[in-house]
Amino acid sequence: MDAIDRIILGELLRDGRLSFRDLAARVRLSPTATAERVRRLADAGVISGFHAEVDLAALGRPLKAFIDVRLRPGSDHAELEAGLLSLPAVLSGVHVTGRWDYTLTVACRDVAELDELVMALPRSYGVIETNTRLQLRELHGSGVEALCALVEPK
Amino acid sequence: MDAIDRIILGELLRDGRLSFRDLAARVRLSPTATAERVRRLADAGVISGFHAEVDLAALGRPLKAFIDVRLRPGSDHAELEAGLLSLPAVLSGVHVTGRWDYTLTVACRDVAELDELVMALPRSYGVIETNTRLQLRELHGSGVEALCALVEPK
DNA sequence: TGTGAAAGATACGAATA
DNA sequence: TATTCGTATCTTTCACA
Repeated sequence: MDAIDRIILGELLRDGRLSFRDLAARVRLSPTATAERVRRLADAGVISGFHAEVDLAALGRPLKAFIDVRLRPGSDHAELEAGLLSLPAVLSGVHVTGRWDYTLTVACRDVAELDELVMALPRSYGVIETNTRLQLRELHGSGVEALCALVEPK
Repeated sequence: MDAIDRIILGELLRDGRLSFRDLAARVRLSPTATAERVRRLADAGVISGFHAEVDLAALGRPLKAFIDVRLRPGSDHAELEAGLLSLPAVLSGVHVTGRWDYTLTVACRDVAELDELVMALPRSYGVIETNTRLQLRELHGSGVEALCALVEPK
């Protein structure tokens, strides 16, 4: 992966629908050569996909929170994981080290829905303890901008 | 936002580079009407952008972790936030409720880099306490799939 | 909000260096 | 890996329902 590939990555991180023509102009290659580089980056797994970014607040789910959970020892984790992720508000879950087994990221319509979710977890999903942290604010520059800084050549 | 818009959202979440022609076929509208709907969704802020997804491991940063931090009371948080996000390994940061002020998401080359980062925080960024959780595994179905389930009509 | 048609822009494949 | 070129496909604009 050379400097040109890094520029390409940065541009596609910012605008995933950029045409090969415009992208090519940015890196001073022909559109064909540029498309070929993007194809190679995808084949190599460096680019794992292109996605629309949706605003959860605009979808009626303005309340984001992180729920740390601990599961009952000896239970079937695979099955419980699937159950947790099948909950509508649950966006993602990661298995982490430390006092808690998983951290779930959730997006709720309001605190009532979050309350319901937090209370439902111990009842039906093998969860024996939870800790909920509300997201107050996302730091400016989180996400795409940080990734761009990581991939772009100096 | 009707059912057709929800289908469009789901498709663009899965493949952000889908052509309007193919997207139109999926929702049984003309490409023109489909493009107009996407434009409206973007104008309304429901779609906030399109981005490539990069594999951090393929970029040489296979170690993901969450670092909870507490800042020195009375310090200039705005400035410290900018400092934290300017660190190369830091992908994002959120201000959260509870015992910790922020949770940083970081991607490191190896544990040595993570160690260096965790030790550097108290020295230079107004951080007075940290708690690091390694990401062992992301649950299958985190991310796009969960979002699709949220937007797609039943 | 929707359609269809036509012009201009873009992507793709083949030949080649 | 890159370029150019020809052809196929796609996007966008416009007139109109």
